[in-house]
Parts: sequence; structure tokens; C-alpha cells
Amino acid sequence: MLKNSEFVNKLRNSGLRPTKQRLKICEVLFNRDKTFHFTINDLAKNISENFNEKISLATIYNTVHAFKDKGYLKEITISSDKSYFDTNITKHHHFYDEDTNLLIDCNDNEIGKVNIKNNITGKKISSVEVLVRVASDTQNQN
Amino acid sequence: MLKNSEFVNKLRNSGLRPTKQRLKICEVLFNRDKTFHFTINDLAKNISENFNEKISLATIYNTVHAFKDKGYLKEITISSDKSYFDTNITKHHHFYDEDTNLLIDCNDNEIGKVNIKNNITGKKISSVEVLVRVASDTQNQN
DNA sequence: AATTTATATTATAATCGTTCTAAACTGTTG
DNA sequence: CAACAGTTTAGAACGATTATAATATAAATT
Repeated sequence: MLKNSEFVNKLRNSGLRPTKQRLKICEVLFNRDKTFHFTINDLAKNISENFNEKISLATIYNTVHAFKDKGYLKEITISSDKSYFDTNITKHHHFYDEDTNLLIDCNDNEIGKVNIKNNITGKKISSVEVLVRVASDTQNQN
Repeated sequence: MLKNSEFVNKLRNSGLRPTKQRLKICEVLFNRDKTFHFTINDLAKNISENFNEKISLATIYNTVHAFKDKGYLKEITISSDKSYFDTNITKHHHFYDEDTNLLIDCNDNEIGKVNIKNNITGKKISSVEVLVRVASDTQNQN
């Protein structure tokens, strides 16, 4: 559990003013043992359920994007209609459970290094992402 | 180059009536040497530029989704604000050029098999997708 | 070939997630 | 504490996608 003052420093160090809305969002996102995978909607719901004061939806969008730009969150693209964010900012891959719509982080015990034999000439690799979609046996597959 | 009658059969065989709109879309999508990566917008633009008669946007959406459901197209998710479709329906991975916003198909010469060591218990893998984002050296990276 | 039925197309409206706007507010600096 | 830049807010605007319901077309039936 991080203290409030640590969030204040974190924000200040990246040029973001430590407003009470941002600190509240920090609490929700980063005061956790496990990685948190969420959509904007999840986060907004979480905040409105757990706190009396509400934060405007625009502020939630702004803050999540600011945190992403500062590298405190990663965006994970699963489908065009769902944008997930991940508090785990290390390089890693994901399982996506199509039954529950939950994301699960992978480490090297689950997915080995991706072997990129030839890259596009003149280009630099900015990221490598593996998404493994899983579903129970009875589900449709494509 | 496939003949019109082949598209008629293709559509009939999958329970889709071969309407003139669907046949036109088949022409645009499948009468090609190379894989076609497109957004709905790309497709709509292509049709309106190359033909006199126009197809309603709703029909383009319906048709693309019908073709996807029948397995004639694959949807590739790059980011939450862009939905790409791919006429290459074999298992393959992609490079995404962040400078040009173009998708490039990979084969086994570029990306080796992904080694999934442990899957989620009780679940079946429905797909494995690798997306390698590339950009020129001068670009920002994350 | 005419009739019936089911399916598809169309223009337009509705919806949904996200971004924009401009006014009010707050944190920081001097 | 005054001044300023940055932030929050509610609500409007936006853009992509989906729904609607009237019209049109393809296929099946007579």
C-alpha cells in the first residue's frame, strides 16, 4: 500500500499537479497487490461505488490518458469496441478469456519469447504483443 | 481473377443471397492478387470511387460482418479507434507500420511459432495473434 | 409466369463511447 | 495574497456503428 505522499511525488515528478481527483484515481489504480485490467467504464463505476464524491467522466478520461502518456498505464487492444488499460507496464503478453471478458497477464512461464526473424527494412520495433484468446470447449471458435 | 459466377456460388453455399451489392463487394475484396487490409471507410471509399452506383453504408457494414461471420474475412484489432479487416483468413501475424498506418502480413519467415507453454486450465485456445508495431527510428516509442 | 414469402437494401434516426468547449475552480509561484 | 497556469466540470459535439421501418429484390410456391 503506497502512501498518499508517494502519489503526490509521483505526479509532481512527471509534471502533473496532484489534484484530489488524480490522487483518488491513483489510489484505485495503484493501491493493489495484483495488476489491474480495466476499461474506463470499470474505473468510473469503481470510483462512484467506493467514494461519495464523484469524478467527472471527462476527468477520468483525461487522467487515464495522462497516466498512459506518462507511462504509468499501458493500453491493451482486444477488440474495436473495448479499450482496456493495464497497470502492469512491463513487457508482457495476455490471455483473453472470451467467456468472462477478462484479461490475464502472461509471463515467460506461459509464453516464450517471440522469434522475429525479419523485421521491415528501415523500421524499428516499438512493441511486440501476443494475444491468446481462450474459451471453454463448448464455445464457438474462429 | 474470379468470375462472377464463382462469387454467386460462394455466397449461395454459405446461405447468403447473391445480390448485386454483395457481388460488387466480392469483386472489390477478392479479385486481387494480394491480401487486402481495409477499414469500412476504405472499402466505402473504394466502391464510391470505382463504380457509378453507390452502396449504402449500412449495407457495407452488414456485408462485411456477414463475410466475417462466414469466415471470408478476419478482423484485426490494432487500436480501439481503428477496425481493420483482412482478406487473408489463414493463421498469420502482422506488422503494423505506425508511420503509414499500414498492416503487413507475416509468414513463418518473419515470425516463428509462438510457444505457449501453459494455457489456462479448462480453456481451449481460439486464436493466437502477434502484432509487431514498427516505426522509423526517429519516431516516439513506448 | 404470377403470387407469396423471406431476405436484403436503403436513408435516416438513434446510440454509444469518446473528445471538445468554455466557464468555474484549484494548485503553485512570487 | 495576487496572479497565472493548469485542472475540473457539465454538457454539447462528434464519429463510428447499429437500429428502424419502408421499399425492393431473390427465391420458393402455385
